[in-house]
Amino acid sequence: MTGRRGTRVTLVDVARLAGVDKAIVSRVVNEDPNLVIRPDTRERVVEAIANLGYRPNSAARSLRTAKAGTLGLVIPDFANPVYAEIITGAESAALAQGHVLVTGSSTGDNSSMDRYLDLLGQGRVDGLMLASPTTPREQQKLESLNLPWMMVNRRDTGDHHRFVILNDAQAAKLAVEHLLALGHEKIVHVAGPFGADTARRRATGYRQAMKHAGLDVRAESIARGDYTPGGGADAMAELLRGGLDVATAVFVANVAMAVGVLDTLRRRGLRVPEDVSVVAVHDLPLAEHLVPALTTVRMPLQQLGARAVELLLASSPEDEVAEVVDTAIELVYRESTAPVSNG
Amino acid sequence: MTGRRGTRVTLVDVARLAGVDKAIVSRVVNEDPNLVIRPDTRERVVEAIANLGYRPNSAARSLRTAKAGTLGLVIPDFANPVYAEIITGAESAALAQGHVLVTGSSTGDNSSMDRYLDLLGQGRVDGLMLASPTTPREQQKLESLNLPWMMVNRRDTGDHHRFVILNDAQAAKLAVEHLLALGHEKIVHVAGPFGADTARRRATGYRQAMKHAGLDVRAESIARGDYTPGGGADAMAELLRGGLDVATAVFVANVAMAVGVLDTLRRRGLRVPEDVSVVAVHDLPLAEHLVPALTTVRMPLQQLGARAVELLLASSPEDEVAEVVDTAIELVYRESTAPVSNG
DNA sequence: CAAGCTCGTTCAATCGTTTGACCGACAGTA
DNA sequence: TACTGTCGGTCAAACGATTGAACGAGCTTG
Repeated sequence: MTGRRGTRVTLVDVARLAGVDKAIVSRVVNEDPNLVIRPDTRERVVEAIANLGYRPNSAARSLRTAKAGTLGLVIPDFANPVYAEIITGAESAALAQGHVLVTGSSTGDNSSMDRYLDLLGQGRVDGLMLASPTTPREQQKLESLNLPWMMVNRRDTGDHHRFVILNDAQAAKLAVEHLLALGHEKIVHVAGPFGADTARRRATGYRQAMKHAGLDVRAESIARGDYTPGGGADAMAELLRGGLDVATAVFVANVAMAVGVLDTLRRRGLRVPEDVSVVAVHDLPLAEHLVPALTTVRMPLQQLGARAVELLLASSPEDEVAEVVDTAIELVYRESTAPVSNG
Repeated sequence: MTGRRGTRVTLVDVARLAGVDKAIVSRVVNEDPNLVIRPDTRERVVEAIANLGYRPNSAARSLRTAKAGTLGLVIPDFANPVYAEIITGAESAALAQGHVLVTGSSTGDNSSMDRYLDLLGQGRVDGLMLASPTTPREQQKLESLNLPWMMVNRRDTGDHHRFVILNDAQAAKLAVEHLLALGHEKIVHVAGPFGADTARRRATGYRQAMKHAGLDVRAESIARGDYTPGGGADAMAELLRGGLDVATAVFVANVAMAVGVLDTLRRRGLRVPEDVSVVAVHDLPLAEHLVPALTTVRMPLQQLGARAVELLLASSPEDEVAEVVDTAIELVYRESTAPVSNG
């Protein structure tokens, strides 16, 4: 009950109070299955632990077992809600397996990724998940840490295949099919940056879905943005220059760019959804508060994070890991899409 | 250069290769100021470290020094951009002091806070920052961990004063003064929940600023929401019932509620800013993409996080810490506020 | 030349747990 | 009686780094 402040309580203290060897205490604490012990002895130990408020010292434990009980996750930016979702999923999966999640951002100076690799590469984590872009040099360093690691939501990995991604092509397909079902045929695409493989997969999915519907995709039907509102606005402007007047719907690669797309359309006097329908990937809280509320494709980002943790904990550094999560990808129909107008 | 995969490199390995005792290596690694060593010896050691790719084992180090090199931060929700900012600030401050930040969310089941206190209370962190609401029982548990800890952005602490908060009253004052300068006099307030002390401080600031301007605040001029868009929408509806027709401006306690406020106003056919001006606290990225772009008061959330880390590292568990961060609080004038109309 | 000092380095205890090896007591068996 | 097994524990060696103390060699000083 007391838990004496100011003094660290150790195994020996507990052992002394219970009148047994510290080995017993350790085995009781860890619920060692092949420990044979008399019920009353166990009782004494348990009581002593409670009385002293004993908590195992994790440093000592880590030292002995060579396990940290910790996983690392590196993301580009905490302010990006996409990563917030991934973190949330990863955190609860980690917790469920008795691990603590350390999340770091590699924002700003590009040295901070390095910094993290240094700080984390000292037995501080049992595995590492990377949702940030990584240079080949960083991947090399990563290899030298002798840790299980994997990419999350990207697969630009070197020799090994170690990644979990979402089925972006499927998401694109759902979006395009939604537009098709509404009668649209002139559908253009605001794609993400070349560098991001999520963007490439979504663009591919768009092409495939269009092709499958017997519609052709010209080069001018796709404009590239950088996944930010500004980039989306510019890309939309580019599409308009190219003659969007014949297009009635836009498939946008993410919600952030959709914000810019809506802006550009409004500025040009085009009404959404009366004149143009807009659908984007990722169902973030933001989407439903835009004007008009954005139709989106919900992506299982939390599951992505959770799955990354599970795979990481189940694999050794040499294993190849490649998985595509595609459960629960679905269209969320809001106000920004509508049947094609007969104008 | 090589860094032999598969084998842990320890101090002894380095010492052997350099032909010195491991004590020397340790002192070189830690840049022990009172180490006297011949330049060539040091050279040999440094080389050996590089050749073997040695990295100190953090568990062993922690065990010996009784320092984890880690700080904990518990927030309610990763998806809330307010906390994203706090994390970002805290992270970089922690990194600057050679510490790793472990951020956990206490979302969902209310047992997860407990879970974290258990996991972190084993010498895993050197200090703890709490941005989540905590029950008295949790605070008690916290005390028993014998760790430096503090509340961030809230001050509902028990006996001790251990918190860093922002100058919310000042923020409210800026917002109200902005409205006053635009000629508004009938200014109402959508406040946050009673439970949140940030909400109380903002409400107080609103009252004071009004009083100072010689304007009176009636009970019907304030409605309470729960810091979410839905809550904001309801609160705004309540104010309208109370007869907003005579009010020309709304001061909203946070951006999330402002989203709902804008919604309600639009639904009632009130134009912003022509009929009603709206200003909210917190300058989140979202604000500038709303329609109309929201006028806000920028709060130094990153500095709040950074300051929390600094104070935490500089204090012992018994110290009282109470600080109000009020640098860089400023008004960001966008489209949702305008001079009062003469209608 | 003995005593003392400085320089450069080595020794060894310690942090708190985990875990394989070992051991005494007692019961059952031949 | 001697032997073999279980039961219930104890012992002690790691894990890898830190750090105060000790130590030998060489130099200075009186």
